[in-house]
Amino acid sequence: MYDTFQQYLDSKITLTSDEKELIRSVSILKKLRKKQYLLQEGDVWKYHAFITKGCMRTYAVDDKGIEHIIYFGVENWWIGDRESLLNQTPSRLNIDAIEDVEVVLFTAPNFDMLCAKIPDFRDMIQAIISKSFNVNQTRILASISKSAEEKYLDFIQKYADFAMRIPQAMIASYLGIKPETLSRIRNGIAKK
Amino acid sequence: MYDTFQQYLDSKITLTSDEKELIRSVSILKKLRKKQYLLQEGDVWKYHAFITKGCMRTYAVDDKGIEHIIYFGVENWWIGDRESLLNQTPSRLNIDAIEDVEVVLFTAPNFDMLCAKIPDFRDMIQAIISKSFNVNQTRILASISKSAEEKYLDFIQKYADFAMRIPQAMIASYLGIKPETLSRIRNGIAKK
DNA sequence: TTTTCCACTTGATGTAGATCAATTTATTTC
DNA sequence: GAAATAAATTGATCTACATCAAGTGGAAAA
Repeated sequence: MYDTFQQYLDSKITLTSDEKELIRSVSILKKLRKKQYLLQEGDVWKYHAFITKGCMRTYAVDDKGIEHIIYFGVENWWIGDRESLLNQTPSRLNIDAIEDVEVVLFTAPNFDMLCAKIPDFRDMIQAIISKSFNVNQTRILASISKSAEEKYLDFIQKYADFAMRIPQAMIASYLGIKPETLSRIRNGIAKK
Repeated sequence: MYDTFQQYLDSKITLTSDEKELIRSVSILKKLRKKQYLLQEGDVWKYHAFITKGCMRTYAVDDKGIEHIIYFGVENWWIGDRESLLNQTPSRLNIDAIEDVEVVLFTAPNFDMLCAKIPDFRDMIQAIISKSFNVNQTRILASISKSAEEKYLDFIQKYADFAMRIPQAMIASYLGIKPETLSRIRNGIAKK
């Protein structure tokens, strides 16, 4: 189960066996059943988390009780709430498992230690954050400039590898539309 | 004109006079008239930029020729295109001056040198990036969960210090709505 | 001053997507 | 494998926002 993470590391950076062992020694393995929470609103998030198996979602619940999905995450993705972690404030987000899930966790102090001791590790993380920043920016642009259908087509193209694993109601939530609307959009696309 | 940037630095971190001098020595001052570009689509962005005076916008132009404003920036804000800078690829964005503007520029190599030599400087930049990441995330959530009126009210509250300096048509673009709609929203709010 | 030009408003109408309600189709669960 | 539960579709109607078109007011230009 740690193996998936090790393979991920090997694909990104070259590490000595001491470094590998150091990383492994501070990792925490965790399994979650479908629908279980990794983070609940109000709790303070303490980790950096990497998904080795399964599919998760990060979402906020509004004052009407409606869930709004901000991110999905699958194998080889990092997830968490950077804001809560950084400021050590109660999170406004929930993270739970859409499928049975396995994750590798690192506490913030251990993670920072790894970044300090292994420059390549830090650079890898920096690169991921930068990329993630750009993805968010692109999504903001899409949100102010594209129709629901365009956003859906972008989504299934960009996330073709896991889009079919996600219930449509959740994709609709992520896109900011209603499940009925997504159903009609799909119907429209199919007829073309 | 550099003074505003120096005051900003002093408010954030403590530097030796050598460090201050080092930073100053690699800074580039630039003035722009209203409507002039700092970055044009297709060009590769080479700098880190800090606004010391005036107001700017970052926007993309879609295939119908419509401008979509992604960010505004005023005094004491950093601006640029991290994606283009990081990958050294042609930018998909434009940055221009909404008012006459003064900026402080740092080339990427010089900026990285400053980050390497002055850890506090690097930490300051990291903190800004983290904060900016969180702001983007909050904006994504708003885009999928809030009405146009709510987004407008959020905007004028969050950016109360400069919102009135920005033409309404540009605020509308930033919010992803039409100027006519924003006008009606404002009218509705005023009548309450 | 008068002309020109934007920024903004207002009205009439159109449309994408929401809402509500009823089925149908898949998945779980026992 | 039937019953129960959840996910997705479909139809009718409603609403927020867009579009198109005129008109107003205020600042810059001449």
